[in-house]
Amino acid sequence: MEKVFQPLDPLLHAELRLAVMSLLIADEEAEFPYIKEQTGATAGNLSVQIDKLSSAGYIKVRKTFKGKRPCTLCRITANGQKAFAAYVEALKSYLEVGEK
Amino acid sequence: MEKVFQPLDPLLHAELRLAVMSLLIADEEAEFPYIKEQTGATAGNLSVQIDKLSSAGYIKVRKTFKGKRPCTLCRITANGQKAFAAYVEALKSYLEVGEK
DNA sequence: AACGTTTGGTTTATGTTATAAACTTGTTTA
DNA sequence: TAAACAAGTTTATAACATAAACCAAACGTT
Repeated sequence: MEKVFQPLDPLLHAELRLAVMSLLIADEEAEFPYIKEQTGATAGNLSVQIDKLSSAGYIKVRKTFKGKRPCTLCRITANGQKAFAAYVEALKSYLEVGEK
Repeated sequence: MEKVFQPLDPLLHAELRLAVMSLLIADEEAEFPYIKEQTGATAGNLSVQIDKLSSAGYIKVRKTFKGKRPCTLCRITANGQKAFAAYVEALKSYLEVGEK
């Protein structure tokens, strides 16, 4: 049996972005500080990576307020969910030890 | 339940190197041109990535001859196998949708 | 009420990394 | 013997991840 490696979506194949998506797959929507805390990322790094996910349409960012403080909400999109599922599927071609 | 993301070994978290390791997990030893063909990588890229895996002690490279032609053999090491297993384990913290 | 501190981020700079392009060395084939 | 091919290596470039520096508003303190 031929082993075929499926290409890995470079947008998802990055530790922090993958972590963010993983959180949003589980929770659907989350606030910036929560994501920051859960991932252990710096705010700057997180901000950049969220931008990329947002530009790709994998997540949707909503700026609101919580009382008087700004509050950035991130929500995964349908496309994001699809992309994540496809990424997981593609990964399997690398991880499953191919049987004869 | 708290979600904790385990760090991903940067040496393995790279498409081509992961593919190489995946092949060697399955076959243990393989020739350079075979790996090249299976992964679809360019020779240059493959050469560089094999060097890195070799420097890390994840694989062992043996230069021999096949008739008169040079032949580069790659074999996974025990450390490489361990690292691969650990990487797969770490990945799970990103892929498994954490249950409450 | 003014001053420092904290919160919630964004922008910019830097160092790494992946990758391809160009090159080398030797072998086969016409 | 000259051209084409095989098997890689070295070098250059472009993208990327990440942290450091920065900014603005709100809060707490004196």
